[in-house]
Amino acid sequence: MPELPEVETIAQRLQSVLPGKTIQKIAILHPKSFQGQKSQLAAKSVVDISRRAKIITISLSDNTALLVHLKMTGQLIYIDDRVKLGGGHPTADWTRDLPSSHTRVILSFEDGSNLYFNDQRIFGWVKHLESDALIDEFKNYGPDITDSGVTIDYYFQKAQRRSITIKQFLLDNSVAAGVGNIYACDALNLAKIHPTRIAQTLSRTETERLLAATKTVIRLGIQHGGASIDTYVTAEGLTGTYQNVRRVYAREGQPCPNCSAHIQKMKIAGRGTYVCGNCQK
DNA sequence: TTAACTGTTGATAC
DNA sequence: AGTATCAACAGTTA
Repeated sequence: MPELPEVETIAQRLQSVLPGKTIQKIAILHPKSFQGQKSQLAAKSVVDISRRAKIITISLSDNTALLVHLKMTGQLIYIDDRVKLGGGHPTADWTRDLPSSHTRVILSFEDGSNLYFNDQRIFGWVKHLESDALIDEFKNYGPDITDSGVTIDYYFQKAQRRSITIKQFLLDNSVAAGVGNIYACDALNLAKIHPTRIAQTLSRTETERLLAATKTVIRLGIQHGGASIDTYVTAEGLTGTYQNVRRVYAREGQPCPNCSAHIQKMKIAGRGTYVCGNCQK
């Protein structure tokens, strides 16, 4: 489940390898995974890679851009076979099997390297957009949760108007973008706040604690290269390590990192939610 | 075998 | 406007 830390990890890696490369062709293996005209991409070169919310933007030399959303099961894996010939590159062995049955789009560069977009469930997408269409793409997002603009004043004011649970509020990307189910559950545990609390009932102090906790777990996720709990891998095809330090997500029955009580699983708005009923109030 | 479940986000209905 | 529900899917689990 790629959230901000997972997408950021991939974007940082791509930024270190893709700029300057020229696209040779794009192969569409599944039509629903790509929006745009594939014929318009050849000979364009990559200028820059960035991440906003959970979307990766690959800016091209003609001022257009490729946008990628991984949704739940998307992967973006970059393979440069020439490096293997030199020996010792740590690309995981299974990436040799690409394209796989889940590969939906392949972006090939003139130097022979390839970027594979894999997506088991076909919810994710790659879009080729003109520059003026980019603004529209991001209009429904609040600032990234990591942005300094997400202050306690901003966050508390937003929460005060909402009658949804605090868990749903955390997941609302129009308030602050980038938080998904894993980091929402972990942030609530770190802040010792119960996910079923109604957003507007949290005190300013509690809201401040939760906001700080959310920024902390998101930062920790980035430091660990993301959470490989389900299908997520880095752009090198490797697993992240946040799953090894996660607090409650998918740890039903195991001890709470705060108080050692058993972690419980419940449903909030149809989403699996992990909580310690002992210390989260 | 079949049904439920998994999670992101835009569309839809209220 | 804010909230709730559903659809888009394929693969895994019950």
